[in-house]
Amino acid sequence: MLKSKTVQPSIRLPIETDHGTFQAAYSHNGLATLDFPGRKPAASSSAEVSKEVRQWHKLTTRALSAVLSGRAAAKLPPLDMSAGTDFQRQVWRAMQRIRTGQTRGYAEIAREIGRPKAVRAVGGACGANPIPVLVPCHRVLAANRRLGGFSGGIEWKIKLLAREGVAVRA
DNA sequence: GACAGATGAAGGA
DNA sequence: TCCTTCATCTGTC
Repeated sequence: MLKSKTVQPSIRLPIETDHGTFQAAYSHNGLATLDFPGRKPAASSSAEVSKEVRQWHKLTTRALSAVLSGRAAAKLPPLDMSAGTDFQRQVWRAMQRIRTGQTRGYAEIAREIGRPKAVRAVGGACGANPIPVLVPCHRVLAANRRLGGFSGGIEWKIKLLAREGVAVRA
C-alpha cells in the first residue's frame, strides 16, 4: 500500500463566485487543491504567479463557474493528483468520467475500478478528494440515491446536484 | 496491527 | 420505511 505523498502547493489564489470565494492551490504540476468558501482563511501566495499558473487559474475559474451553473466544464486545467495513493487516484479518475447531471453509487465506482467490495474505501477516497467540484465527488451517491456525505459540507452537495437537475433523497 | 470510515445488504419491527 | 447489525476494504497512525 502506498502512502500519500505530501506535495506542498506553491501558489494559492482566490476564485470569486456567486457562492463565495473558493481557494485554489497550484503546484508545478497543475491544480492541486480547491477549497470551498469559508473552509480556510483567504491566503494569497507571496510567490510570483507564472504565466502558466495564470492560464491554469483562468481555466479553473471558468470550469468552476460552469459547474456551479449546472453546466459541464469546457476545459479543465491539469490536475495534480500526486498527493493521493494509487487507489485514491483510480477513484478520482472514475469520478471524473461521470457526466454532468449523472450520478454513480459508491458501489458502482468500486466495481468500475475492479474492486467491487471496496465500497467503504471508495467513500474514504471521496473524502480525501483535494479538488471537489472539478473532480465531481458530489455526483457519488450512497445506495437508493441517498446523499451519503460530502467533505465540503452536505449543503454543498445538495446545491451542486440541484444545479445539475439531480433529485436526491435526504 | 488497530481503528475509523462519505457503504452495502440483510433482517426485523 | 426505518433501524440495527454485520461484513468488507482501504488509509492512517
